[in-house]
Amino acid sequence: MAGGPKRARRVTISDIAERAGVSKGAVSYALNDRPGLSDKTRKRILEIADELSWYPNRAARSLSAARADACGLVLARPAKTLAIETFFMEFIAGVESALARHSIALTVQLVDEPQGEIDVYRRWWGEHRVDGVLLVDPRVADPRFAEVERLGLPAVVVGGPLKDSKLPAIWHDEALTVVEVVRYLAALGHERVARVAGLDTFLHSRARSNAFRRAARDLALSVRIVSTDFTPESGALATRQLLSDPKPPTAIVYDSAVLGVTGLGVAQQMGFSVPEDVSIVAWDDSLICQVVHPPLTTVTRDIPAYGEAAAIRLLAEIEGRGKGDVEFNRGVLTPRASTAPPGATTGGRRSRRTAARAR
Amino acid sequence: MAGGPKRARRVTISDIAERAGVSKGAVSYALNDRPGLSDKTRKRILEIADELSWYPNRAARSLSAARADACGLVLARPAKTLAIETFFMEFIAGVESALARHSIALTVQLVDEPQGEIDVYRRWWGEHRVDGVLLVDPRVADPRFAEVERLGLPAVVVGGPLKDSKLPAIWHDEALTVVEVVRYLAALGHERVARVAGLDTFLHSRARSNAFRRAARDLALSVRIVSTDFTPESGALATRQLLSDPKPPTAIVYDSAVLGVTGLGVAQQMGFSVPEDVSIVAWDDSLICQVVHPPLTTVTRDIPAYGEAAAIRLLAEIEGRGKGDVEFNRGVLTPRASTAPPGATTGGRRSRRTAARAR
DNA sequence: TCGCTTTACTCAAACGGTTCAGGCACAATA
DNA sequence: TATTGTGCCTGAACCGTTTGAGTAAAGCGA
Repeated sequence: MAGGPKRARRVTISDIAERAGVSKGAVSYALNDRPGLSDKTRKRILEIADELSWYPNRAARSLSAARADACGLVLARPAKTLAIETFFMEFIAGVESALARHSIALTVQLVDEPQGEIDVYRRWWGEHRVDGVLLVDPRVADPRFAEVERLGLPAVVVGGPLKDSKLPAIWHDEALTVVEVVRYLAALGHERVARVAGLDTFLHSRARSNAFRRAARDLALSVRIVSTDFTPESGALATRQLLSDPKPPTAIVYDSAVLGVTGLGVAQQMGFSVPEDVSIVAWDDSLICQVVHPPLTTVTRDIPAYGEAAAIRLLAEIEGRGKGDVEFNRGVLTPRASTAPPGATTGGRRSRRTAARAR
Repeated sequence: MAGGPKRARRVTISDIAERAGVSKGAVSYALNDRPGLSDKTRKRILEIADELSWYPNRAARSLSAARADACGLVLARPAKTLAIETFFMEFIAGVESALARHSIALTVQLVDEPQGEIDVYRRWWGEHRVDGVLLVDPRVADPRFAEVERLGLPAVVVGGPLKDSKLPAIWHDEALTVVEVVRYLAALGHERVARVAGLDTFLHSRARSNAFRRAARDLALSVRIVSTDFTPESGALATRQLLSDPKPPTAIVYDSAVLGVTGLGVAQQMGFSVPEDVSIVAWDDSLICQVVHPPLTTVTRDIPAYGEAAAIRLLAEIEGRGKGDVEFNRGVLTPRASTAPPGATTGGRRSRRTAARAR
C-alpha cells in the first residue's frame, strides 16, 4: 500500500471492549445474542458498538467460525448470450434477496469453458471463499456433480431431477408445462408443430424435447425439433429451416425469449404473418416478448422466486438440514397475440401467404 | 452444522510444512514467491502443496494481510429493468475477466433503494468484505460520493466526469458521440429530431440530453426531448407522445436498446414505417437490436472492455497507485436499416403514411 | 584462522474475532 | 454457618496465514 491514501485504523472488538470496560468475550456475546450477560451490560456494549459504527471483521469471524458467509455462482455460458438472456439477472436478483436477509454475500464468476468452472469450485472451496454453490445449467453426464461431491462442497443443482447424482436439486415439472402448451396449440387447430430447442446437452432442454415429442404424438400432430446453441444466429437458422419446408409448421415453440423474438423477426421477414401463418410461443417470458408485435405468447415462470427458493435450499444444505429435492411451481402459459388458429385472419389484415393460399 | 454431512478436515499450511519438513513460514515464502528459500526447497514445497491440492485459506490470509481480495458492485436499479438491460451483464463480464486474472472475487449485491446502497458500502467496508467498489449510474448531487470518501473506501465511479467529487472516474466523451449521431441524421436530411432520454438524474443521460439539444440547435434542427425511467412502458409512452404530434419527428434517438426496440414496436403499430416515416437510433447495441426488423442503427460501445478498464483502474486505486480519471473510447455509430433519409422508399414498399403524404 | 557477509531457514507475534473453562460475588438452601 | 448453585464476566487458546526478527551454517577475502 506504499504511497496509497492514508486510511484510518478501523475499529475492532478490542476498542469496543476497552470503551465499555469489559473483555473481548463479553462484546462477542453481546453481538451474537448469546446468554451470559446482564441486559444492562449487553445494551451498553451494543450502544457503544453502534456509536463507533463497528462491524465485526468477516475474515476474523470466518477464520474462527470456519464459515465464509458467502455463496458462489459460476456462469459458464458465453458472455454474449449471458447478457442477452434475462434469466440469469432475474435469477441472481432472487438469490440475492434470500442471501441478503442472512447477510450472506454472493460471489459471481464468469468462465469460458466447463473445466474452468470445476477449477473455480476447487479454488473457492480450498480457499474457504464460499460455503456452498449453486450449479446452473445441469447437463447430461455432468462432470461437476461428482467433483463437487468429492470435494464435499455443499451445492444445490438448479434443474433436474437428477438421475446420476445424489446432489439436492431444485426443479419443476417441465413435462406438464410442455403438455399444456402442446394441448393448447392442438386445441387451436394446429396439426404441424415444431420446437426450436436449446442445447441438447442441457437437461432441461432435453426434458422439454422429449415431453414435446411425446405430447405431440399423443395428439397425432406432426412434430419437428431443431436444436440450437441459444444464440440468435442459430435461432434464426432453425426458423428458416423450418419455414422453408414445403409443409412448414403452423406453430413453433422456442426454448427462450431470445430465440422466440429472433424467430418472429425471421418469420415476418420471410413473409409469414404471425399469428395467421405461424403461431409462436416462447419459453421464458421477458419484457422483450411483450414489446414486439405481435407480443409473444410465453411460458411464464417466476424466475426471481425460483432463485430465492434455490438460495434458501442452499442455505439449508450448508447448515446440514437439507432434505431432498425441492419441486418448484411449474411455468404456466401466458397467451398473447402471437398464437391463433392456423390461417385465422385478424383485424381485417391478411398476410401475403394467407392471401396466396386463399386464391 | 448439527446432523450435517461429515466433511474432511481441509489441509492447511502446517500440513504442507510438516510433510516438507520445513516451517510454516517457509511454505508461505514459497507460495508467495518471496526470496529466502533455495530453489530446491521451494520446488519441493510447491510440489507437495500441489499434490495435496492445498489452497491458502482466504480468511486467514485476509486477516493478516488486511485485504479481502474481493471487490464489490451494488446495482440499485429495479430488478426488472436490470434484467432486461444487457449493459450490466456485459459490464460484469468485463469486470470479472480483469479481476479473475488477479484471483480477486467479485461480490454483487442488488438493492431496492439508494439509501440501501450506502448501507451496503458501510457494512462491506466495516466487515473488510471488499477492498474497493465500483459505483455505477452516477447521479446529480449523488450522496454516495461523499460517503465513500468519508469511509476511505477505495472506489471508482463508472461515468462522469465528476464536478463535485475527487473520486476517480472512468468515462467517455458523450458529447462527441451525440454530435456524430445528430450530424448523421442531419446529413440524411432530417429536420425534426427527438430524443427519448433515460432518467434525468443520471449524469450520463443528462450529458447526452444537453449535447443533443446543443448539436441540434447548431444545425438548426427542431428538437424534442422526453424523459423516461428506462422501463419499456415509459418508452412506449414517450414514443406515442412524440408520434402523436401534428408534426412528428422524423428521427428518434433512444437512450437504451430496450427503449429503442420498444419504440420501434410502437411506431410500427401506429402505422409509421421505419425508416421511411421515422428513423430510429438506439444508444447501446445489443443482439436484440439486430434481430428486430428493421435492425436498429445503434451507438456501439465495447461494454465488456469498459468493465475491464474500470476494474483495472479500481485495482490501481486499491493499491494506492491511482492517477486521476480514465477516459475510455467513446461509442461509435453503427448504421443499420432503421435509419434513412426521411420519406425514403425502400425496396418498392411504401408505408401507409408515405403513401398518404404523397397523395 | 578470523571476522564479515550472505544464504536459508526457524520462531513467534500479530491479525480480530469465537468459545470454553474457570472465577468471583452473591443468593438460596441445608 | 457452611455448602451449593447461579449469574455474569474474564482470560486464554484457537482459527490459518503473513512477516519481521533471529540464527546457524556456509562462503569468502585477507
